[in-house]
Amino acid sequence: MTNIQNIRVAVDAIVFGYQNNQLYVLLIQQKFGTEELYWALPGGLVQNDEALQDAVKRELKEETNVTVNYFEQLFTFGDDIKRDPRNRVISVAYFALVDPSKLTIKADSDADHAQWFKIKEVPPLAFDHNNILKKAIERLKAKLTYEPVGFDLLAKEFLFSELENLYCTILEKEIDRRNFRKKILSFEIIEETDQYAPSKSGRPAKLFKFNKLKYNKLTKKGFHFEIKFA
Amino acid sequence: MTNIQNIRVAVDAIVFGYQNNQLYVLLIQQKFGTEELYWALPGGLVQNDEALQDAVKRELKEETNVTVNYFEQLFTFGDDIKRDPRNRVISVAYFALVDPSKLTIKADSDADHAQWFKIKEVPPLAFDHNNILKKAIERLKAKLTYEPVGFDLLAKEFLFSELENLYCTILEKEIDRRNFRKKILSFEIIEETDQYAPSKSGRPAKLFKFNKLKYNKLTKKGFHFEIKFA
DNA sequence: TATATTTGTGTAAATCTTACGCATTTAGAA
DNA sequence: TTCTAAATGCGTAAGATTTACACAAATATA
Repeated sequence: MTNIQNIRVAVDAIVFGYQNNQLYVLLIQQKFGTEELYWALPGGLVQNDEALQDAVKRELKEETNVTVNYFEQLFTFGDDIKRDPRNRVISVAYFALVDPSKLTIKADSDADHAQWFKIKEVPPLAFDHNNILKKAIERLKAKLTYEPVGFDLLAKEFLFSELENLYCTILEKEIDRRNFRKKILSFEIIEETDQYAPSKSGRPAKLFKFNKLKYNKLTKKGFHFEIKFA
Repeated sequence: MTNIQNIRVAVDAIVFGYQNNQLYVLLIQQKFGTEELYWALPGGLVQNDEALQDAVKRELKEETNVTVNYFEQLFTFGDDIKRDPRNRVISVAYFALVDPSKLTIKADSDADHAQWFKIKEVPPLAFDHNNILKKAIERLKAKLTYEPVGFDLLAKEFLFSELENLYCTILEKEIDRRNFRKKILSFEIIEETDQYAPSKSGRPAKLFKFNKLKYNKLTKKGFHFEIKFA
């Protein structure tokens, strides 16, 4: 009855990026078993005196040289006892959104094996990582509609069309450009800058930026961000 | 560097019930340390060959003699290294909703120490369990607004006024009775029965029941349950 | 028989969403 | 230089939803 527990605790990171109308996820190449090479989510075992949050940040930094401030806990995968065929391992998955400046990986001893993949071109991953990724995408889609997380995936200053395309691409839906703009502007959480973006063709577009402070204030007053689509 | 990992994995159950316009949570009395007695959430260590889901169900059954079919994963608590002062323990918390028939605890050797508490009268709990409970309540509130989970807390056949009071009580908001009824009925996921409830005073009320099958069908077609309040 | 109490239904005004049209500003082709 | 294509920015009318209320119906009890 008083069997000693022998379960390992791991963390995995799903880090999303966005560029050129494409959603990306950060993967690492991992040796699994003797010879087979698999792509996998960054992650690893938690240390005894380490908060789960800190463990993800550390592993991500070690394996990809990418630093992320905010991770949100996604889900803990531990129902499948053989999800890692070597040992019983449960994994607490975290996801993060990074802006385009982080999409080029800085050279590093370990980071050589890290790479950004277009979400539609993700190969079969190690363990149950395809499954974890799927859940993360679902969460991202949901969050886009009820929290202003799209801005986390864009540069500080962005075009309205970029924001609009981000929603279209990730949610895989058509959006009426004019109604979308009106809706977002009505929230009064983004501001015009006096900058214009260099345009390849067509009328030059204003750059906007997200006012997080104002968003937080409004939220305290009961404001709720929400974008719905037909 | 290759330190052996020494982290225990536990599960905790937050089980909610509802009766007489009151939200209840199921707690157990737990010996902690040498003499102090604390109330705590049901739960315990996961076995080596046991799915997390199965672990919660088992612990709940063992400690309270309550059986629950569906648990939803709430959150994994593992950032505070000293949340259990004896060992490093991370806990995967699950929550469940039960109907009023389960609110009377069946006598059992271990279940003697189990008890339903009104949510407003929960004492200081062991470990970080007050914190876990807080998070569970937040989730319940959120879910009430975007999924038809209220019905899980009511008997199979219920009065409209019961449903309405459930929303008022748990969300701590006022609702316009007539608009609420209209809104819920417009979803076409609940049905009149030909039963009437015994009334103490006033016009007798029809009993309704939730048509889960129809809800599932509608959901597949893109229907989305949602109740908002001014 | 009158009163208190709770249920059941309706409707008008206000707000929000949806579906569009069109002028504006630029780059590049003719 | 002028014309065209491409993208931005703004507006408006019709439709749908939400909100705020009022009143009739059915019962138990005094």
